[in-house]
Amino acid sequence: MAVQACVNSKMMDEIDDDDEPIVFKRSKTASKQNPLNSATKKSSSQMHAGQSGKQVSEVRSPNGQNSISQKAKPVQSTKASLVKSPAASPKVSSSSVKASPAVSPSASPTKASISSAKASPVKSPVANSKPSTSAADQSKHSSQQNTTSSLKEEKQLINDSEDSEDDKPLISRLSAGLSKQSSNHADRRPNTSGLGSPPVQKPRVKCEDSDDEIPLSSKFQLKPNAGPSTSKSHDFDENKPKSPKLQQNGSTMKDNRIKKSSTVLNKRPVGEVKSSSQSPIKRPKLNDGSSPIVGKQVSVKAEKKVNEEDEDNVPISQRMKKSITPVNKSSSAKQKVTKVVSSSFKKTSKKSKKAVKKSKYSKSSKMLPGSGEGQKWTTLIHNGVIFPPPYKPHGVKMLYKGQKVDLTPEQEEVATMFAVMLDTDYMNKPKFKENFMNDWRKILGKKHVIQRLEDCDFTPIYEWHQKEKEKKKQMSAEEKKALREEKLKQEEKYMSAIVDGLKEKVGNFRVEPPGLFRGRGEHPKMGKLKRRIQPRDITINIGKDAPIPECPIPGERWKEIRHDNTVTWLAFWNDPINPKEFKYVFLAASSSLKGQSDKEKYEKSRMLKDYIQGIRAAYTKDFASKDITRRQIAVATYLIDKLALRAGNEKDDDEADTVGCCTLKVENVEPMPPNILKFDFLGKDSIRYQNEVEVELPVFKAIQQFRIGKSGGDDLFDKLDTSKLNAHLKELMPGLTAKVFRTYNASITLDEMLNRETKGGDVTEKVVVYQHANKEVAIICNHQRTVSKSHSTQISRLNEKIEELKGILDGLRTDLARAKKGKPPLKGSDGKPKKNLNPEAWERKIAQTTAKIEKMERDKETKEDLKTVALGTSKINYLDPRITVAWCKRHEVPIEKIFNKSLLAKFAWAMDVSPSFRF
DNA sequence: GTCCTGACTTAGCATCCGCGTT
DNA sequence: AACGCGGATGCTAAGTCAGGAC
Repeated sequence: MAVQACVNSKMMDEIDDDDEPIVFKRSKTASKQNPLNSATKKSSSQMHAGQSGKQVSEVRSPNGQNSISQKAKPVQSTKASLVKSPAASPKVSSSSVKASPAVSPSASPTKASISSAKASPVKSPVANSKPSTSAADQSKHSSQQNTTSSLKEEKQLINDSEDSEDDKPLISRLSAGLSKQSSNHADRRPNTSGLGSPPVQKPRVKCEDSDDEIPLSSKFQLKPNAGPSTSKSHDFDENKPKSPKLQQNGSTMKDNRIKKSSTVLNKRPVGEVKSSSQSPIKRPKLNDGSSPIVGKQVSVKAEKKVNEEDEDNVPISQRMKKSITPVNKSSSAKQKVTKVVSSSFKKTSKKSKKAVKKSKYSKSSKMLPGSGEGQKWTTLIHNGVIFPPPYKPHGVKMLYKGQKVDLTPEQEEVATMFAVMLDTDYMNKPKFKENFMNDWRKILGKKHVIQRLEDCDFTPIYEWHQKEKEKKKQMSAEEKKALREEKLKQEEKYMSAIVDGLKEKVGNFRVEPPGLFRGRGEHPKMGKLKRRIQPRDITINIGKDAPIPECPIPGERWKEIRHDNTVTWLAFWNDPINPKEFKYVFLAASSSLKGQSDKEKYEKSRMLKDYIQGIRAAYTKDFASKDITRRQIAVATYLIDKLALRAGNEKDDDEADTVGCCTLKVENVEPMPPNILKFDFLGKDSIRYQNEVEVELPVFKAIQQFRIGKSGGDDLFDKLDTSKLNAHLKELMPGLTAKVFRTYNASITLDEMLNRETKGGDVTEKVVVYQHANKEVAIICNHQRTVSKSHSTQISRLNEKIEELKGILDGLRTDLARAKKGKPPLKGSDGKPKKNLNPEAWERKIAQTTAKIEKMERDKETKEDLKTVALGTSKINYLDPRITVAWCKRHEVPIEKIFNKSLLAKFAWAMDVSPSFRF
């Protein structure tokens, strides 16, 4: 093994010699120099902004602030990294070699024998968390629970509308509803998406529930060139005329934020959000057998409906506002029933599916050498992973009941993990402390003098740690550099892998060090001890002929060696906090493997553009379906499309109580007549989503009806889960899943805003336009960040400066007036006489100072505006980089103004896009 | 159809680092 | 040199979704 390792690292070293940025390696065209700098000049037809009828009522911020604005908030780099996943053990590869017999099923800190002593934020049990099944059923119980009376009313409403209208032609119903809506709320655009959405008024070709045999995907496909293999056509699509549809948007976020909720929001509020009751009980599986969800669907005729030009590509959120136009708007039918080979998308096996994924959407994504069915690589060489250094005891004694305590190194290590977190918010979380104490107690032993956390004083360790940090900070530049180099030397060989002969960066080659679990929100496992990972926990995946990495810890061996070329991970171990989940080591975001799938992701969402009209028409029709499952699917899809909600998988009880679309609870969506829905829930990462949205009347009524007979903690969509939803979506477009809508809406919003709002000016002004669009997307996706601790100081500092400048300005004006009268200037505040200037000179000074003040005001506004908005996440994950690259080329903006080094590397595949590219 | 597993993407926060200002 | 700040990078938690077993 040692020999092998030698060989191995030697190989790596040789390759290391090339100094070239690894990044652009497989990119045919990308050159080291930024191709964009010499941007192709091309006049861009700038579109004019109408109004961006969009409204995102944004939410959050730890301190309740809620703000937005533009200013570049930069971007984070992405690292492919370890990730967890459920499951016990990744599929066994036939060729796996047991390198070591040891398979210690992670001795994870077991079930906390938590005594209930401490107050812990346990989910409040919902009295009645069983979702009742049918509306009919529910009416029986209508007297229970808080929501009852309002629900009764709602039911009434529903009965009126739904039952009575069910038989009417959809169009008549909808248009009626809508016109009402429009007259009442013509200019009301509460949030993200503004108003009532258009699908409604799309002309319907036919509404029979008939053509079931036709794959839905083909029914919706409109454009002749759309389809699974459309990447090409998309690419050539670049020049197609852009429809004028966008022009009605243009209002700024600010203007639009009409309905911004007045509540001040907190990120991860403790217990103040209605997500809570989010029932402790796992949601029973649906299925009342009432209706097949996927089988028979959409009764929309295969022909695509018209109106192609108008709104299809407008994010629904934007379209909302224009809404309410006559149903018969153009009918320049561009119908075409291109039958999509949806079968080709059906997975026959995992492997073949992977293969499909590889090749299906992207024209230029070359197959990896040797890649066949599901194959991700042919040869794979790497050096495994690097472990954190063993614990070095510091010997600083903590106090228990005022007395110093002796701890073994192991006990001290865990005590130190806690001590260094003394200044974090976790100290205010009883659950954190409880979980910590339970795990620490196991290490202390039953008889240990330390029994109660309350009697512990960790400050000596905390202070020691602070001093260490300080020392590190105080080191000279040389010392720091030396240290860095030393580290680099140790890590170098782990930093890259050779995939099919090409050197690629590894994303996370460092094994996670032990620590206390920092779950987000009210995670039930926060504070638990994340034990140290050993080589015997780690499974390595590597090419058959590659040398097996040497185990860096003497006397230890890897758990297992695999040679599975259908996956991209290089190593994994079981997550000690949740042993059935894994932590993976992947290649970095800049690798071609990642780049390829990134590109495929965007190609897929571009494909949605060609289907979106049909999809919207279909779900609009189903808002009033008699089949409740279908109705729920329709409404859920609408919300996902309009609000960019996440799908919302089921969660276990040992995870934070957060929701997505399918898992929304009754209490998370409050209908406010006539047609406003008020959302309030904790989403991914326990980020609060709060929004008031005006929706189409049928949606509003459907939501009211879904709530009937349920209590707050019950599932709003009780007939639905993500697999049903996605199965349905796949019928509409090959490969379509809920998350594609997020990417689609994000990217199309960027594309449209950039093209609408770029109006010449210098580079700085154009960058501002970009940031504005970026911000809009971040708001749509609800990407938030906590307000920095120093935010308020920064603002007040700016205010002071502004005031000071204003004082100066006043003085200058006086001087000007005096100069005009031929008098000398007054003495300065320091008592010294000022230079005697002519009026023009004073005027120039005034202009300069005014400009300075204005700039500072702008900076302040921007800072305030973006304090809770995270721009980076969308840039990294949702915005097709080709939009940005093409825009930069068109407008001669150096790409570096928009993408940092990491993003340039990550998006190497997008750099050679034509300037005329449109999403 | 449901549950579970496995693999991968998406996410916010922490920390590092470099630069301009004092 | 110290300081403050913001951007870049690192870290790892928390999602999504496909596919297989039952």
